[in-house]
Amino acid sequence: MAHWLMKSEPESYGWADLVRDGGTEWDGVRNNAARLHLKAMKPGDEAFLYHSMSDKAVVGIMRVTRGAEPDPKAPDWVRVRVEPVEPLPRPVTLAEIKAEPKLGQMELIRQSRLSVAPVRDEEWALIVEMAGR
DNA sequence: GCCAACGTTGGC
DNA sequence: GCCAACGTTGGC
Repeated sequence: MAHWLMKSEPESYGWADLVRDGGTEWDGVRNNAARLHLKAMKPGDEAFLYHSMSDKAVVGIMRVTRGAEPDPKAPDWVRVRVEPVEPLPRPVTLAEIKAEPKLGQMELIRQSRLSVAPVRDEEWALIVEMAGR
């Protein structure tokens, strides 16, 4: 099972919206590298939800419940379905991630504008631990 | 095919 | 509000 990180501005669509909806179609990605990551997602994969801009923190864990399919509104692009699993007991901020040397290789750091990024297993485990779970 | 100009994302 | 990092567009 692979792990991912997906960004959203909380004012636009945040963890609370995801929980309210019980899941969502993750569409609107218009970046080729991010599209490749979406295409690589499989049902059962888990993804962090990262609140960009105002929050700058990983706030929760989502599960991919359907792999990539063409976006009906933009067939050249794809969407996946994600559903909330659980919020992190404590958000892990970008500042904390940057301060942890073991997380320096994360795509989140290396390419800050990438909205859908892979997360290595050991990075996933460490962030979950930092969240106090 | 190159590259300048421009637009967007997102951290600071 | 500013700017760095990227991506895209369009003139040549």
